[in-house]
Amino acid sequence: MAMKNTSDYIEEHIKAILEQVNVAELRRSELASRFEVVPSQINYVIKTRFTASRGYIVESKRGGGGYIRIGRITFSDKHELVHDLLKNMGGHLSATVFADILQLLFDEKLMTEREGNLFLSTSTDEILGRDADVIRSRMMRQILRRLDRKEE
Amino acid sequence: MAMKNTSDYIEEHIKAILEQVNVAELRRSELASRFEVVPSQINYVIKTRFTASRGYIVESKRGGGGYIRIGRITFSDKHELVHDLLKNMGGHLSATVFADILQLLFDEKLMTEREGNLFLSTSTDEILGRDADVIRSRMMRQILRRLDRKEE
DNA sequence: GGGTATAATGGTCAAAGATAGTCAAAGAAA
DNA sequence: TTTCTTTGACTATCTTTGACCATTATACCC
Repeated sequence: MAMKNTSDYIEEHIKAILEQVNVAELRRSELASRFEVVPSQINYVIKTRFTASRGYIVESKRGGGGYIRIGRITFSDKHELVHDLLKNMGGHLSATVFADILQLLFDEKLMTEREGNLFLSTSTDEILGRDADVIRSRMMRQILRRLDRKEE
Repeated sequence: MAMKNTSDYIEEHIKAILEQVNVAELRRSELASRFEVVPSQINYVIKTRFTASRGYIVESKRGGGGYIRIGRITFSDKHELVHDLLKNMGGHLSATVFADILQLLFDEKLMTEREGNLFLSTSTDEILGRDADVIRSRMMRQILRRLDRKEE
């Protein structure tokens, strides 16, 4: 029988909540005191176990009435393709390759023509400036992650 | 459900009024005592949630019979909205104002929610880097030009 | 009627309070 | 040793509060 550490129990707890509701809304300090750990351990659990690549979305707010929300996403039918594109993309993307990927996304019906054109026209060297290639790569990664979510 | 702080409730209250009437006329002290907060919190709510970039106009008067009026900016048509946004946009756009404009475009049905979210997630400081404000401004100009063209 | 004090509003700003995030060091497990 | 977990000091962000300021209407005096 595998020995579980506290982080594992916290993970389990959050997952149990997520079986009841679509989005778990947590108070970091409350969770921390329930498990008798320091608050930052909650961040550790989230960072190591509720990552985007495992299909979770996390958002939070500080200050009075602050919270941490964790939601689950399901991947699109084209997950393989998207995953592949992500895997093979380097840290730089020329305008041409960027455009090619947009076209591919359109062909695969992951994106509308209008969406593709909007991104095409906002990702020129003119607009993005001197680090355009790097920015395009980061943008495309984000686009892909986003398109990979299944709509509900 | 959503854990809300007092400012959120005050915001909701004002928005509820704005669904009934075009211009909400408030008494700061009355609102404050209704929500049991100090009067200046009303200013805080207005300053953080009823900004011009979110499409609100606020005017007030001090002294006896003083008031705070909050109304929505209205445009005669989409073209005017776009034109107005273009006219008033400077060379820099914070992530916050950029997001506000996207929301406005969605509210005015010039953009789908999906399009808005795609741009939202690809326009962070993280992704755009050190000249993010400038790039966002150029991106938004391009978006607006494009949306304007496609209007029928 | 014209000043002037007073009361009734709203505005500003900075401090205090309430959350959450980061990072690196220490400790534990593999 | 290497990797994973736990802790805590420090930071960042958002909200709430209060002291002090500004403006306007009205009452009061001459």
